[in-house]
Amino acid sequence: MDTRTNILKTALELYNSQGVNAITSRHIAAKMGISPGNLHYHFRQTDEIISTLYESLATDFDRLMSELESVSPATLDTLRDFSIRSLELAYKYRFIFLHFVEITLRIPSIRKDYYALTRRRTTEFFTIFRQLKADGVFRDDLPESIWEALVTQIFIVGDFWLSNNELTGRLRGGNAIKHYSKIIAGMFYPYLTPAAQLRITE
Amino acid sequence: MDTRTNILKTALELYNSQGVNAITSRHIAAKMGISPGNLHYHFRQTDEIISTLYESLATDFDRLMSELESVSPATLDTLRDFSIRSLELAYKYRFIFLHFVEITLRIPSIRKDYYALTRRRTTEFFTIFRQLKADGVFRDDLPESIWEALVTQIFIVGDFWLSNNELTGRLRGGNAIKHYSKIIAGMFYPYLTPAAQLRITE
DNA sequence: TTATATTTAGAACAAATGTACTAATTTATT
DNA sequence: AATAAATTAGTACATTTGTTCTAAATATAA
Repeated sequence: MDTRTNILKTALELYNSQGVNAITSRHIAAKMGISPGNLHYHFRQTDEIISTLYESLATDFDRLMSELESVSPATLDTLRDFSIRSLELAYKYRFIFLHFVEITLRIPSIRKDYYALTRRRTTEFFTIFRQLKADGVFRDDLPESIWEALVTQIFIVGDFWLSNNELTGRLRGGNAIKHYSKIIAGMFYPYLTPAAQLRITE
Repeated sequence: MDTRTNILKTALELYNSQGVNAITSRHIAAKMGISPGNLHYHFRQTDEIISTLYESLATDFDRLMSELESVSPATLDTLRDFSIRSLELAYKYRFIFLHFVEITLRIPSIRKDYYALTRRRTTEFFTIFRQLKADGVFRDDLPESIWEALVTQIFIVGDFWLSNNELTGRLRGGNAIKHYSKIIAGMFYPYLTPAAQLRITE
């Protein structure tokens, strides 16, 4: 593996396990057995490592969203599949979510990028909701503001389930993903029509 | 005001506005116009400042919970009132929520304390839910697992609405509280009985 | 007033950190 | 094989940070 890729891989491991503020460029170099000089030859500034990792996450997430958009018509299964894949992706880059505010304070461009991503996700969710309402999966007797609130909830839970896990249960890997998948599935349940609810519980 | 109190007040201001990692004991001392030596006479370790501020938050929150428990029978208004007060309290100590994972990595005892608090809050919520179901406010046709999921949702949104705000809208003060109060109110809406829903929208 | 305790300022230290610089070494190109 | 380009190691430097220490100043008590 080339050094640059190896730096990114090692940095991701260390950031994920010890947090973005506890790890310095020297730690990464030491873990790899290379010199600090070498590391800074590949990344002049340490922040570039974080930016690059964030870009990987954003790219992977964009791909996930494209897949979601391409499925037509979307079903509840599509949505569930998407949420599980999202959780898996977030887990892979979990240090970003665990230290999101920290990171955006350190690298403001990440905040701007994330904000743009959020806006795209919002319209995407509304499209899917509209379709699922038409298909009799989601209730259509709820005021519009309730759906808006739901989208914000989804973003908060989607971005901070890892932090919640860190503060409370501290589940790892598959266990964490399984647990929070259920939370998210449960989150949608009251928005389903009685028919769709039945289809799930049986 | 005595110096110790003043240190806490200044620290809270600085942490809230610039983040817990950007602010050092020297910044706090400089802002107050006192020497670093003086600051460290009152707080031998900088972390003690953070711990003390966390304890203030926990104490205030405990008081809020006691008030909630004392109201009997609890109504939907009780719940709404409680959530608004919670948001106000969180806003006052927002640096803790914006840097929660960071802080618990730095001061592990805070995580333990928070975990205990969460467990108490959980049982409290279930008590209230049970009562509101009996009173015909909350639906009683939802599986138990859905209510469990709701409690986790409440914790995640309650703890990280400030982070979400920081990443997206960046509303300040009353505007932020007003906005996220609505989100939380909307969060409960699908769990209400049709009768209770009507009572709200009219 | 005198003695004692508390509070404060300011200097000092060690450790850590980001990053730049230089020289050596390895790899690629001709 | 000779030359040029790239990668790498190791050192060095300025800054920052948490914390300690000492002495001065201030407040309190007798």
